[in-house]
Amino acid sequence: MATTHERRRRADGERSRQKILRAAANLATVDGLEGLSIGSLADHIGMSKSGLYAHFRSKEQLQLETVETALQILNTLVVEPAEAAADPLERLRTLYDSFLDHIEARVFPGGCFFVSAESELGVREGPVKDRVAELQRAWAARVEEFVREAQAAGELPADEDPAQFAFELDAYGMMGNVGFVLHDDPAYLEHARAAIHRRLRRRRK
Amino acid sequence: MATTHERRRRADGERSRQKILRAAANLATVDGLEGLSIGSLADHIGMSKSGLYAHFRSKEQLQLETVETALQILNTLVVEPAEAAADPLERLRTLYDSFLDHIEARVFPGGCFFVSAESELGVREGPVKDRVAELQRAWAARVEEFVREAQAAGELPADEDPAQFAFELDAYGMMGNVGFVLHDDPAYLEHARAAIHRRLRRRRK
DNA sequence: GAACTATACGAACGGTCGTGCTATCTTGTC
DNA sequence: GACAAGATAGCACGACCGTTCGTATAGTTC
Repeated sequence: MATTHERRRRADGERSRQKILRAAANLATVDGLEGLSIGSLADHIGMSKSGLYAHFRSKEQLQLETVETALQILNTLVVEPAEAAADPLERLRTLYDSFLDHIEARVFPGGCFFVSAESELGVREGPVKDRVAELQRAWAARVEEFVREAQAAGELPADEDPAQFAFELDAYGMMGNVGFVLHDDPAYLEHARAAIHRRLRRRRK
Repeated sequence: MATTHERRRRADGERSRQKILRAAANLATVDGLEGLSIGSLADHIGMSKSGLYAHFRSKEQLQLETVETALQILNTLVVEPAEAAADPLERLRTLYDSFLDHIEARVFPGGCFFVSAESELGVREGPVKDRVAELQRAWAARVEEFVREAQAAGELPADEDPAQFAFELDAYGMMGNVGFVLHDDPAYLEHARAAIHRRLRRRRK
């Protein structure tokens, strides 16, 4: 049977992998996933280029694993707290509050990893772009589902189109992120919070 | 006196410059302003690398002139039609309609030039980033001014904060752009149009 | 047509890119 | 404590990067 022979990893190797990928996720929000270079990444964490490279089969593989690392961070910091919330509307509030908080806290130096990646890869081709696009769709679908649940619970107006509503919430978050990073000014995040909270007021209709 | 000796240009040189800068603006929305390479740009328009380079003192100079070229295109296609509109509210509608139209028409292959540039340069330093940030501020200030005028004319609710209102309009435009480019799906532009037109309804309060 | 010079080219510079190969450490297993 | 294998470093490769140079061509002015 052609089971792909997975080599087992040593503890120190796993530690290095994590360090590499975490640094890669950070640098990617500054220089882009494509602009990320193996050499500068190696310098940045004090490893040799070849030593670092040995962990991955190619730069594309590094990029793919970097995306997964960033996803994991987003899930831990933003999605999981939201899913722990009691009712549907509170889930939405927590989701975007956590999102904007993790930007303000500069978890990634260049703002939301996925906003950076989406803008950069928008018109490119290949598995990295495909994965990023897939994750964006999944995020939007989750928000839309939350909206639907909040409507079912009578917490949001039933006459709002959930996809449209989700689009607008995401728009506030993205604009807040880009403005904050570009001008280094939290006022943009405040605008985003204000817009989101206004839309997420309980049952106005 | 240390007047910088400005060389006068020949007609064919000016034609080449325009061709270079227009192509550069296009490529920059795909590969980014930094990812733009002199060599591939030269190939793309059938010139030699050195011949192309002779038009600019440095890559940074090329980037700066590329930004100005893109600005001129945006002004012609989006801003000027809006300023020709009769009343303030119509100015806003025309501004964003033209904006979304120029994205859908793929005037730039990677969507709005400035959304790309803002995302890419957000956390960088240097004159190119400074110029892009300045232009973003100017755009937002213009929108805010249009909102104020529409309020003064009684066409928009007077209790809306103009800066907040402008932020939200821009958010819809940006999200529409990124979604459209990433998924190659006009539905995102439709969401943006719907959101903008809903906010730009005449005098609801 | 002559003189001038903007324009364009080919070649080459030092550097960095992603990617291999090989040797030398280091860790975990028996 | 020997041994297999993973982890890391050193070195080299071809390609491309931005940039500079010398030189040939072609538009402009007299």
